[in-house]
Amino acid sequence: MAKRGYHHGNLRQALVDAALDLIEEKGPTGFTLSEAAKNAGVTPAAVYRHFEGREDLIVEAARQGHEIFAELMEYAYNGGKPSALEAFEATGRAYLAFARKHPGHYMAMFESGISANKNPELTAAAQRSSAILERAAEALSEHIPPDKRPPSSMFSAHIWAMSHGVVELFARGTPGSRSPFPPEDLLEAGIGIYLRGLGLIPPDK
Amino acid sequence: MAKRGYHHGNLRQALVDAALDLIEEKGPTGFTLSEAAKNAGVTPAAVYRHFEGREDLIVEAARQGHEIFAELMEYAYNGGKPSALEAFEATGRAYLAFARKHPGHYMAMFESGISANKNPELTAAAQRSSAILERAAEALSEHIPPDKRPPSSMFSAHIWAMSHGVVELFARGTPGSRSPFPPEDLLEAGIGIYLRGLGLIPPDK
DNA sequence: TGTACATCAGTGAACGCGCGTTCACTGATGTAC
DNA sequence: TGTACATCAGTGAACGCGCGTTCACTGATGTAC
Repeated sequence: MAKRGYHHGNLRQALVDAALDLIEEKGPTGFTLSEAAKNAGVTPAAVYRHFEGREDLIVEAARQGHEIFAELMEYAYNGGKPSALEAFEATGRAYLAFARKHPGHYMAMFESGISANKNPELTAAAQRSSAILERAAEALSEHIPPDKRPPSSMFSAHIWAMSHGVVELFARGTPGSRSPFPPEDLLEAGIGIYLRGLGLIPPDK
Repeated sequence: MAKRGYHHGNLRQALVDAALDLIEEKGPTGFTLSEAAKNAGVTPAAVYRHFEGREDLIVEAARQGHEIFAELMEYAYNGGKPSALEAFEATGRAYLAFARKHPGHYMAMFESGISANKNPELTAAAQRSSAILERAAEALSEHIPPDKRPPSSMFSAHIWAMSHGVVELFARGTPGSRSPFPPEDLLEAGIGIYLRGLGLIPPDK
């Protein structure tokens, strides 16, 4: 329940929301401060009451994305229940679900070319979300014999990379690129094969 | 040996090269027709003697990228020699090598938001390069018992996705994102684990 | 070989546009008394 | 409750800018005779 503003009533968030819609529609670079302001029913100059400028608005959109993302991942991980393996798989699914459900956020986070270390709050939010996947990987890695255990940060990097690749190449409405499979199935199968390669799933299905 | 132009001497290619440099430097959307013209030592209007406009220039850059990419993949695949497995792994490495060596092309191809099906020549070039990875996957898939063999187009999609994800997340000079491992090692390890999951590599290293 | 002509790659000026940003302002809202 | 005042979110006009694109042109190059 944010306190109502003098005229608009929480313009700050309305601008972020408008920006997210535009980013989803036109990509992070097609996004325009002026248009976001217009869509929020406000003059471009009004934006400067709440943000330093165009980039700052994108940064805030990305930051909120990381918050939501972290929450979703945390929820999917569920403290490693019912098993490290299942929790890990759930985070993979959560990744894709997030990209699907919050395309504007996703684009602001991963496709806008923001320098993540420019804004400390953004950095913190990004680290928080990636930490969850790393924790899941670490818990999982304990089920592998230590002598043949690759570093756990490598798992999370692999899963992150495959998830991101699936999103970018097959889950996006890029015109002309037809997905051979539903992205969810594709990712789930890929992660399954990968975990089998780690010896975490019995070779026989 | 292109015939020399009247004044400039193969301005068309010079413009493509300038565009590639700019795309590499500033991203596909930071790229500007006017600046590309300037860097080629020519007036912006001259561009219209060779291209329909800004987008057409990007499309040509992407098309050339797909040609190079296809050649590289073809070379790496090497007709499936010495083995289907090794040839497949080589194409994975070639993917990353291409992204590293030709970042401008890579960005034009995969990050410019071009509608691939707008230009038939671009579509053809893109299909040619992706066909090679699919062929490699198909050859590999014959080494898996048919009853537990997933569709081969799924392999190539998985490898493609992981490769792309590694490039985007860990091989790019995105400021602030530190790569935990050399991208080459990361990808090679990931593909190795994946192929082990398919039963194509013995579980014991 | 020399001359007249045709071609057409690149010029330079101009255009309309929307952008991000600034600034002095205004007037609705909240507050003190 | 009513009045005077302070606050400050949003306005509207203006700016300089570089963009993509157009157009009539020019002058170097190639070609026919």
